[in-house]
Amino acid sequence: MPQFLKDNKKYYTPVEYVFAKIGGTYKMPLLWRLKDKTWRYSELKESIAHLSDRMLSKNLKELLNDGFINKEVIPEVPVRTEYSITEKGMNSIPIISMLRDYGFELMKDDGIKH
Amino acid sequence: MPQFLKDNKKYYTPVEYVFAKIGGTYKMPLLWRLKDKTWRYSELKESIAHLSDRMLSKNLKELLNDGFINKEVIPEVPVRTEYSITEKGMNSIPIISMLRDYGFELMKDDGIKH
DNA sequence: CGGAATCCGGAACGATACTG
DNA sequence: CAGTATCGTTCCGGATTCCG
Repeated sequence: MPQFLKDNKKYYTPVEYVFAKIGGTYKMPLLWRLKDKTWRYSELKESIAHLSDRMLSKNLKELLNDGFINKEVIPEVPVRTEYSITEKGMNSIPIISMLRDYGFELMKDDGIKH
Repeated sequence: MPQFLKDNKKYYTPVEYVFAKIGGTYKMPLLWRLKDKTWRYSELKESIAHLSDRMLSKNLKELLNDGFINKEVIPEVPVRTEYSITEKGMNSIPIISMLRDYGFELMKDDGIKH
């Protein structure tokens, strides 16, 4: 008894829908970086050390298809690709910010220094 | 190059730490239900139709160990078990509330009715 | 330089049966 | 009533290779 369907996938709660769109390990870190300026593919790659090409391109593509980011290919040699955030993407920033703050709070409670 | 370790697990961002504590499919729905009143195990089970005993007990145990909820066993026959939210758990409610609101917003953008 | 395609392992998750 | 044990499956993400 699903509450709603979207693209042949069942969702039971709105929170679940948020996770489907900007959840996972890398999407929020990517959006967080893109909120201030445009980034090149290689810059994003270097800024998240443990991130593989597979996961980076996969996550960028999904964020692009879901309207959270823009992609601009500049036909230089070699080619340059710039990623930027959309208005829809910017709407997610306060959410991520709140989750970050709450994360720091939980870490502090658990005696984790950062 | 992990940013920090906790219980032999690597975390790279505070958001990741939040997901480790109250992420997954069921923890937020459980906390959301417990915010208003105490619930019995069987009541929680019935209120989330697609939730198995295995996942319910597993998630309740983790929330208990992490201090988000309380458990009280009332030695009647048959035994009754009451779950309630802690102050630490209540701190997560505004986060969940914001995620819910944002989820409804995303759903509306995507033409999903609820 | 900026990806895509394929393969694969482990953890998460589900279904079912059983128990104090 | 409130779980636990066991087994099977799914899926996320890593490693590797290749391409315009």
